[in-house]
Amino acid sequence: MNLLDDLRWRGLLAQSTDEKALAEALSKPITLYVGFDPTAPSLHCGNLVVLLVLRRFQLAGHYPIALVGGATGLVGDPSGRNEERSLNSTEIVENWVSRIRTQVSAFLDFDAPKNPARVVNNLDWTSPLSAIEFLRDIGKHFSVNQMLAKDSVASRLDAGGISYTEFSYQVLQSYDYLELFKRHGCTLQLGGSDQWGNIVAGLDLIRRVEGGSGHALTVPLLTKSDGSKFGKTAGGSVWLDPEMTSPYAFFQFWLNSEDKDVINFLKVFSFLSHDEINALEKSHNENPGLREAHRALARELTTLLHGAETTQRVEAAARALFGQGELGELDEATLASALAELPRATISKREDIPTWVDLITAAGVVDSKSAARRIVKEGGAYLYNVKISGDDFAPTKSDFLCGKYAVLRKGKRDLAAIELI
RNA sequence: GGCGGGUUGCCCGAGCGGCCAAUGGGAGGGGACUGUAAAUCCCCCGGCUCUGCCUUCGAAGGUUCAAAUCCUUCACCCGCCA
Repeated sequence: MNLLDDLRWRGLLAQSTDEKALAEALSKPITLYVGFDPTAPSLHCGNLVVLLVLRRFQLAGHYPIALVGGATGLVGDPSGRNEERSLNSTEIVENWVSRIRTQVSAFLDFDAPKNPARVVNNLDWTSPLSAIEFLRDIGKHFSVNQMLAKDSVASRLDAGGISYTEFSYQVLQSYDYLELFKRHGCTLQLGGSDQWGNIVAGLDLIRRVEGGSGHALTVPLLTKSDGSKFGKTAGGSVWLDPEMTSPYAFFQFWLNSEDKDVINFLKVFSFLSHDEINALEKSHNENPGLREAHRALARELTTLLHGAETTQRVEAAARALFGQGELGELDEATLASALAELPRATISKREDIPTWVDLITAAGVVDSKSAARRIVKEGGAYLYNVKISGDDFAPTKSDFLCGKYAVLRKGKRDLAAIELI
């Protein structure tokens, strides 16, 4: 099965320019790129969809380029937004660029003997450009009529307006594609389906300036079965950065996918074969309670992002914390590694042990003491698996396993570790 | 530049001098039922040293015993006109 057929099977094809021509082009290795704008300190799991498609292309023998938008991130993409972005300072964007560069790199192979990956920053070719050059050499090729017709712009005009800055975004992105076409012979740009307009604008520019041609391919916007936005949890987005979303939380995010979504997610996010996914689908339908598909999904993605060792730790932690096993029976090393993944608070041995409310707040599981008190009042506060009551409840020294660790729980699955030092 | 409309808690959106920490919806949280699902039902949802106190209704001043609500100035957004 060829790459395009595989992508279609996984539901990863939204739009493409002449598909026959693209399939033909893909019979030989080509160079392709995807752009990521630094709009946050980290990519989130939604960005993973297209990033993993880029990886699929590399695995199929093509040359992948990941572009980090040091320039476009300073301007702001109007696509898919109904209001103007607030601009970030250059220092912030620079910092985010370097962090995202590292993240993206983890999914690509730079040492592949035949088709090594590349990471580029569009600031490299955009910043030397003068305003006059920009207007004369690039701007001249754009028709405002066409720019206005772009979905991203038209919808913003309806929704109240768009600044000249964001209006110009498509020109910058087009210029990127042109630049990569010239520098690296890049002939395919991938993106989310909201990027279609920007991508084809780039193709136009390549044709006008170079008389060349390239391809565009977009990936559908991932939706959940209930129509809600993918990738958000109570705590906000699920980030790739382990500082922002712990490996434990990352694993739990996938494990807690809804039944209706899990097979679809396996197709989109995993590199399992069709047979393996079909087998998981069968077992899932026969016994959803076992959640084999969920586990496979969580395991594969956590391994891909954080490595096999971390994944094992995280899984062991989940087993110990949720499972039937008694925490008290674990040896200190196992216990410590299980708890390593949890949000935590440390307290001094010398002082009195604070209340459950204070501890859970200190661990950052709730936003305020009021919220913590509310949890207690509502009966969602636990020490280990025992429900506690009363605002003034505090664990005692004997509640600490190995004289060191205690586990607090908020609701069904929010855990915190308390360490006595 | 002129005239008019707007800026309310995470989001949408009521309130238009006291009964306002502020109606309603969404999101979110806890409980029950389960499989660390979904659906459903009940409850909660600014903060704190919590029978009370403190800080919020774009910002800063002012009027008043009392202001999200009235006045002044400023900032930003939208519309119409130039």
